[in-house]
Amino acid sequence: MAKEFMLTNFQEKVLSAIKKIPKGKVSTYALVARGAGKPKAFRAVGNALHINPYAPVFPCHRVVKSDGSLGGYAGGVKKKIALLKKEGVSVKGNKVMNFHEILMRF
DNA sequence: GTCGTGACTAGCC
DNA sequence: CGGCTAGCCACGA
Repeated sequence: MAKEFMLTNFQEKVLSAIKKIPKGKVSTYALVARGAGKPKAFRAVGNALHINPYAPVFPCHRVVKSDGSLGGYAGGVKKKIALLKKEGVSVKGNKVMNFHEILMRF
C-alpha cells in the first residue's frame, strides 16, 4: 500500500537511517550513507533526500555535511536552521556550532 | 545502454 | 580559513 511513494531500496534505507536520529542531534550524509550500506554513496544520499518531498516526515533537517555545514534543504536552508534551533541545536549562519557534540554516530 | 545532474567528501594549494 | 579539483553513487531522460 501507499504506492504513492515509489522509493527505491536505497532510498528506503537512507530514510530509515535518518528517522533513527534522535531529536536535538544531527548526523552527516556520510554517516547515513554508511548506514545504508554504501559508505561512498553520500552523493546518492543527498539525492535521495532532495527528491524526497517528505521533509516533515523525515528529519532531513538533522542531516548536515561532514564539516558541520547544514548543506541544503528541499524547503529552504532557512527552514532547516529554524528547525534545528527549535530542537535545541546551536546553529550559526549556515553551520552547526557544537557540531561534534550533537553529532550522532550510528 | 549512455549521458548529465546533484542537499557530498577528501585532498591540495 | 577559503577556494578548486577529482572521485564516488543513484536516479531520470
